Amino acid sequence: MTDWAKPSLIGIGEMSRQTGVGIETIRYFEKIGMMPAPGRSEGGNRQYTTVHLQRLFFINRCRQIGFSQNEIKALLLMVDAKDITCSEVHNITVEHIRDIKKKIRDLRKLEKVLTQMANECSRGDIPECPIIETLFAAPV
Amino acid sequence: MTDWAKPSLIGIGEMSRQTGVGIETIRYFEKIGMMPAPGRSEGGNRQYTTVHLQRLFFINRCRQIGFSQNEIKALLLMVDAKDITCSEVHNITVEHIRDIKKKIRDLRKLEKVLTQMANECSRGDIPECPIIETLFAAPV
DNA sequence: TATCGGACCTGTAGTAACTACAGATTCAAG
DNA sequence: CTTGAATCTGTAGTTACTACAGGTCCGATA
Repeated sequence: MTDWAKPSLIGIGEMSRQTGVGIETIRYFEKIGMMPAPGRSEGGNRQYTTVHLQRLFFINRCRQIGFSQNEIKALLLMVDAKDITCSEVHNITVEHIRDIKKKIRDLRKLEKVLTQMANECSRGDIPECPIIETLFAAPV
Repeated sequence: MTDWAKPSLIGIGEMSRQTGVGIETIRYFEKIGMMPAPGRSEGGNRQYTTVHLQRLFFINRCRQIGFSQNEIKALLLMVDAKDITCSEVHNITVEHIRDIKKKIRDLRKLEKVLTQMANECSRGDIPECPIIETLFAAPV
């Protein structure tokens, strides 16, 4: 058998280097069924193809965008089924945007409370601390 | 022994009702050393005092404000040691504010990317989805 | 006083989304 | 053929809880 006939195979380390996803994490994605199990060498090492690489890029991109594993799985199912209806993808995305907006709102509220607390503080070496006092007070 | 001499004791259910912290969570706080172990009844049920109640309020308030367990422990150490120097508390708070600001920045960036993605989408029932295509593209 | 339902007990396992080992095996270069 | 780097499997740890399972206790009623 000649070498030039084989598709070029990619080791897990190279996958990691190219995508920036840790080796352990790649194996973890396989375990939870997000990445398909690749072929193996005679000794048992994973041998990926460019298809796997594409998928890992996709997954990683989804992660960066903050999709949860469940959301990513839903997107992958559609990709795999080649039954991508744009409106479904759109729904997932819009819902995700809503979540993010809520998180931002909550965090801003927090920031306000904390900043107020910090501003009331004299920063001195005294044992009376308005921050602690605030924390002992009733909930927001 | 007469009843009116005893301090009023609080069961774990009442603690939970008053603070809104779940019973399992209260026991968990005890396990990780955040709440001191209370006295027990003859049968072994936990009996709290108002001191415990205060502390649980404090912890819960810190949680709502988004302090991590480590941060809460640090604050409690200072409270316990009665060695509260305002500047230390101030530091913890300011650092927390910085974290929150960063989170808000990151989320806003995400929101922008996602909104752009969603806007490019026709919502149709077609198999070509610009969102999926974007996800297959290079990272941010 | 017996009983009955709800409150409470301990201890373990599960959640999300990985990360970090330990200890063995395989690969590739010299 | 040797050696060191890369990979392998499998388990445990992370954060901050939550959810059981299978018991025991408490307090009010009959």
